[in-house]
Amino acid sequence: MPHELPKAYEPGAIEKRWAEYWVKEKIFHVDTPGAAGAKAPSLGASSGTAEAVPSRKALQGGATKVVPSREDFQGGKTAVPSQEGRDPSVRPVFALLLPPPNVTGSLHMGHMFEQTQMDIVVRWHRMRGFVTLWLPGTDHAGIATQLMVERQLASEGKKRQELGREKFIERVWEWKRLYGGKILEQMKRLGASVDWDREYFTMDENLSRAVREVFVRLYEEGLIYRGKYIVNWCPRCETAISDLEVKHEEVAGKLWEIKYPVVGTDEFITVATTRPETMLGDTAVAVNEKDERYKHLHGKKVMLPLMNRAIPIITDELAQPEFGTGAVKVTPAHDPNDFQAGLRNNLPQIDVMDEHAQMNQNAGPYAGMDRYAARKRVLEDLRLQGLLVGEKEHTLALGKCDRCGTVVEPRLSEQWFVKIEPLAKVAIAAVRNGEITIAPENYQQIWLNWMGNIYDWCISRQLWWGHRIPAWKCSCGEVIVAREEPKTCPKCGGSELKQDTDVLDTWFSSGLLPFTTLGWPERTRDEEVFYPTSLMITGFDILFFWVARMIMFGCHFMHGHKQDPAIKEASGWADRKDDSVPFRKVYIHALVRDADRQKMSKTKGNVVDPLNVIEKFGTDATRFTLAAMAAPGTDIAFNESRTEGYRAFANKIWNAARFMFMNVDRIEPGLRPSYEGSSAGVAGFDASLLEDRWILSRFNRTAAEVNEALETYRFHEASNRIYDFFWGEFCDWYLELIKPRLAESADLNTARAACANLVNLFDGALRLLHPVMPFITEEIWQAMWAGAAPVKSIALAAYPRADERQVDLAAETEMAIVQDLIVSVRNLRAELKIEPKVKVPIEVHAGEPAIRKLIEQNQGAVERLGGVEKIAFVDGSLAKLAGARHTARFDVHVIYERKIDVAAESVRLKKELEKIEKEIAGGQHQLGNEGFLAKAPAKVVEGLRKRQQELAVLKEKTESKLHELVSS
RNA sequence: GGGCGCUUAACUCAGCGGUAGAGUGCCAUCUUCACACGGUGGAAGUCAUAGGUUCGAAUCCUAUAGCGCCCACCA
Repeated sequence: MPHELPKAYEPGAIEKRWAEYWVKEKIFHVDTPGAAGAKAPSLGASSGTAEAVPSRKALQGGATKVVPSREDFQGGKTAVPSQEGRDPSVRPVFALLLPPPNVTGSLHMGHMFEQTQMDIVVRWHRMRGFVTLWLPGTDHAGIATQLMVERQLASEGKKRQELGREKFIERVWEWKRLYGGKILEQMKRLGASVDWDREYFTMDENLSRAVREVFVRLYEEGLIYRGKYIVNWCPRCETAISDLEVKHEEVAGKLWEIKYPVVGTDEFITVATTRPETMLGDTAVAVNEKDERYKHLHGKKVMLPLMNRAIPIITDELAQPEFGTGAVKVTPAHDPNDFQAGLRNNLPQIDVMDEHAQMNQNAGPYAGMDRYAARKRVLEDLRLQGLLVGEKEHTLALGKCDRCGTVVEPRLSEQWFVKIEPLAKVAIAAVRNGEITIAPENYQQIWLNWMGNIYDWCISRQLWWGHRIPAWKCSCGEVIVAREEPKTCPKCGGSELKQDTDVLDTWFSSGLLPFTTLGWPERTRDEEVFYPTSLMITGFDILFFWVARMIMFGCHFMHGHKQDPAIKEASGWADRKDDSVPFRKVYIHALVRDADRQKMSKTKGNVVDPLNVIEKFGTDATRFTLAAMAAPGTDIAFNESRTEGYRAFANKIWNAARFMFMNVDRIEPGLRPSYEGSSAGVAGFDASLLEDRWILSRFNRTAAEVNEALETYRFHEASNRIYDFFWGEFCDWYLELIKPRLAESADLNTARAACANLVNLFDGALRLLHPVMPFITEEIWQAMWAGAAPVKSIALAAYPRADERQVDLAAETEMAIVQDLIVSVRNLRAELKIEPKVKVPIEVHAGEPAIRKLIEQNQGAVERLGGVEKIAFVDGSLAKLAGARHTARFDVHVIYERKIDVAAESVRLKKELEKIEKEIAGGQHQLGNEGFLAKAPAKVVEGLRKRQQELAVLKEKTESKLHELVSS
């Protein structure tokens, strides 16, 4: 059946079709190797072709050295672990956990960027024969989701309190059922190759059970405790939040100075504060012990203005003589520093605010006022009493709630905490010892620094949506922490037990995902096979929120875990000792910003919706853009114009395919690729002609470079290499070169052979490109196979690897000469302003007989691609002739009666001459430098000398041309 | 207050010790039977600034300036 393809690539329908196909056919589903009931290697089995999937044989490369090493090309180790002497039934495993998007979320560019990188890595591994698991799921996202539903209620004029806890939670579940799957649906459109059969939600019953198990164990180990401390309190969300959830913002504020009268004297002591309303809860004034100014006041008391309460003057390190007046008001219930000072000095804690940040009854006359109203009144009242003695401008870092932006209030409250130090210690060791590697490298140090300075983690949230804390309080006061609801109190036997109303921080449960998603606390085959996961790809923004917690929990709860040794070894982790870590490697990707480098955010309104971009240019082009810009370390500013360029690339691929099909349909309609599942080189390719030897060699070296780049997450390099190969070499040169062989006038056998080469090379190129552009490659690949593909999807075909035997450096050198000749002729034609249709005769002076032979052999190509009528070989140098060009290997002269704009041409020549002279001067300077001759590598010196010789000829030639031009 | 990153062609970015690169845009030219989302050719950069190290610096070091991030319980 002839292939009829539209002239321009139309991604929309094609991408949608394959996205659905992949899901429906479960292309990305993976059975756990060795699990009861698991179909053995399902991939190959499904097609009935044993070698359909990259096999062990393909991976090990047989007797010959197949994968080029760094010396061969540009360096590095090969990616696939060596399989020598190993059980051939054991395939390497690659497991990756998708950072679960919030159920409330919809896909933004950051997701797409992250998922594109993950998908490239995952598809690459899968194609290289790894048992590949990419595990998807969504996060219940406590605060975010609750907020969302609260807003929905608000629009109906309701409050969650009116509904009550149970009804509200039901409502959230309903919301989740309706909208929660949106982001996963969008992921399908991106082609994310996750195992949809394993999708989870963090509030699933099994995961919730695991959360309770973890909580109880940590409690029993003394690593979870309950206490009354200062926490960050969001008065809008009415919950405690962790330090990480507070975002600081520099604000121009004020520093007020207030006089407190010293009891029994007529002296005053002046304190400074940015939050005057908290003075209502002061329980002391602190001065530094060494501060001479206040020595005489030690042991005295001050009368707290407005409240008329006598409070002591204490000495404490809290007060630093250099700052302000050197005296500090101490409010243990409303400031973390003061809280600590309060504990040191046994001060009472007077809480003057409620959960809404309104003043409570402890605030006396100010009770019932909002904190800012109270502030205003306090200042007014102080001013009236003449006690407000200063008001200074002061910039301060105001803490705001990450979720809702409300100013956070430090608040004394009873919360649950995780004692972090013992967990952090182990996690730090795991990274220090290289059990987990963090890339790019500089993040490792950042992470370690941060881990060395963390505080205990407040894990309770006063929310309704989330994992409820498994603690119950008896009327007798006993607190029971248990996996399941206790019936009676073990202390008093009473049955009036009330469960703690708080829920856990969302990150508490997501920190467990690397093992809970694999079945923990049950001991499962999944866990044996896939834990530790191989890699974690995520953004810097959740390095501490999430990555740190996963490492701490993983190391703690999976302590002593052993990965199946055979699988571990086959997967290339034999050198790692510790199998408790949640992942072996962490790769921190850059952040996507808008075209102006601003962080994308809804409030700024600069969010680029990836689905719009996809709609315009196609998923493949969008993915390629992201991959091509994903240089490790630097943030990327997303720019649509790049995507436009890559849409053109997709179109180019499309049209190259049309060209191929056009020829196949005419010459040999039943032709299929020869590929049978081997990953090395190109199968069924007859490389006897120069262009064939050349493109085959280029393909293999490109494959080597791409693999190399992917190994170190240099996605931009990998995609650019493929781009250059496909467009710059395959399309621009190879296709042009083989056209005569495919022409209708050509010999049928020649045409058939050329067709076979084309098909086989194209097949390899598609496989090479597939991880970056999965849709267009699938479409063309399936069309090439016309239903007879050895596997169900190109995603299951083998990823190309360099075959050393197909690398032909001589062909590359020779081809470069031919190309140089053709380009030279084109240049000269342009200079001489020769009409494109006019064929011209040329003269060539070859430096050596071999060069002449080479050109003779490729005469047809030169004539066709250079617009040449006839080539005449001459003995003498042609360098000095007008309309000629000199190179290291040959001189070429285009014979044509010039019609040149003398003025313009002389300007051009002068400019060229200037450039040459400048380079000569530079070179001579270097060559005249003894230090250079002595210290620079011989290769560099030699190269420079050679270049100087060439330049000299070039200069002479240009000068004579210029002379001739002026004199004529 | 600490820490980090960026500054290369008009634009967006690679390169990170040995002759300045790509894509887009621009100019000229071509509708040649894969592709005008194309072909061919071309113009375009004191690689932020100032010092230093080196035979040699866009690349390493030190300052400076601009931009941007992250961390931080000095009232």
